[in-house]
Amino acid sequence: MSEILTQSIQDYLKQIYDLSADGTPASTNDLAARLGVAPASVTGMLQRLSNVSPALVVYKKHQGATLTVEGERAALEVIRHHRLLETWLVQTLGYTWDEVHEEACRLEHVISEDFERRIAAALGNPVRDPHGDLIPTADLTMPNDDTRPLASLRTGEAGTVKRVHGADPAFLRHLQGLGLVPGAQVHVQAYSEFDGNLTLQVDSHPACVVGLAITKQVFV
Amino acid sequence: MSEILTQSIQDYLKQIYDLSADGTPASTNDLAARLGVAPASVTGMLQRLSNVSPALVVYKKHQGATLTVEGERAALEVIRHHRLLETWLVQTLGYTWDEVHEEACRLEHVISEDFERRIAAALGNPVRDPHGDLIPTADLTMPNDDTRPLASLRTGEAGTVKRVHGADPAFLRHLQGLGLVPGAQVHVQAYSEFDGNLTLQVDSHPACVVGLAITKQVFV
DNA sequence: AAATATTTTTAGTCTAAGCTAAATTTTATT
DNA sequence: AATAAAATTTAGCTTAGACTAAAAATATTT
Repeated sequence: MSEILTQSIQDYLKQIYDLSADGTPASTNDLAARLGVAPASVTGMLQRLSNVSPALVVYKKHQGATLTVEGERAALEVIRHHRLLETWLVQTLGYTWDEVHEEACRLEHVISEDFERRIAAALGNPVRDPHGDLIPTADLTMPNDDTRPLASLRTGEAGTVKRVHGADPAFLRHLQGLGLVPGAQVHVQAYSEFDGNLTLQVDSHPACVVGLAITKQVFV
Repeated sequence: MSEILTQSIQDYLKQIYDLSADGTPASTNDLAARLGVAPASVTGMLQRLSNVSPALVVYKKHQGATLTVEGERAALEVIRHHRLLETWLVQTLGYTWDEVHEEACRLEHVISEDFERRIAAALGNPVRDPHGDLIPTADLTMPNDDTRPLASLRTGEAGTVKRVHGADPAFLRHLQGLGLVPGAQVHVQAYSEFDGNLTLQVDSHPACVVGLAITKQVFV
């Protein structure tokens, strides 16, 4: 009852990693929504994953799930695959950053460690993927991120876009239209204290006013 | 009950295609051996595949299976994926021809049509993969092969190696040692009528004597 | 042509992973 | 604190795809 990490299990672990990143356990409902399955299915899987040996998740009834050390390693492995693949699809096959997610989601489960090493080497062991997300290292540790949300900047402050959160292609294309992509230089020209809107000068683009829905997803 | 071609089904179709290429239906036992499953499992799957609509295989009890037009299309799609992937792994990631098979076997089921188009274009729409096998075209027809086995050549005849049959890495490395790889120029210096051995001059390699086990698998 | 061997199929089980509907527990609201 | 709402779990069912053991069909040998 060990070592066979099905595609489905890998997906659960990846989402639990993500949802519990803030320290709070991942809830059944949130997992169900992310995975596109019924809540009852999640309960069943969490019970299984906490009973295999070694356990992959820590689960107590009605209290959600977190990952064990083994579970986290497995999650980081998949995440490393995913982010390396995204980087590589963009760099070698001309995918755009809004197109890569789906493809990487399918490939991440089937590539060999050899394949992983080859693309990592070919890309020069990149630190971030096309969205700016940090790529877990080969020994499966997640580098720590010292970025902060654009929403936390105030008038006069500036920064370089490091990371954009979210996988929705339409959202990503919108950001691209504003120039808000990793690497962009951003100057805050005004802050509206009531709605939290920021007026931004992004590189040499025309100035734009963006709301919290965007500034909370962009990190500098 | 249509259109969901699982990985397992794709594997069955691929093997049926291969085993029935000579015109005779693929037998239950041969399929079981190729797929690494029990014969009873094959029977079950053949029944299913012949009952879905549209049917993917033609199956009569005790008489093996052949593909329907739909089944063949599906098989060619997977085979195209496989062979494009092999070509591409060799050309862009430095895999050697004896290493690519396994990786391609896993990737072939998950790549999108978009991915297929991109690598085909990046490779310049190749006609053969690294083993010389023909790659089905984008409209899913298999080009016809005008090669013949090296075993059919006689003293004084010559040819260019076009294709090598077989996926066993050790076998492929052996052939590579002899220079018998796609593109090699071969001259038959002698034919032994009793054992079928050929004495070959391969490019500028030292002459070698090879048996039928090899000359039947190499095509010129 | 009968006997044996091989191949294939049937019948019945198992596991992973999902589902729905109903029951329960926790959280939020009066 | 009682009730309503939301979240979660249980129970029982379904499907794909495997398995084994036994039965049946086909092929081979004497």
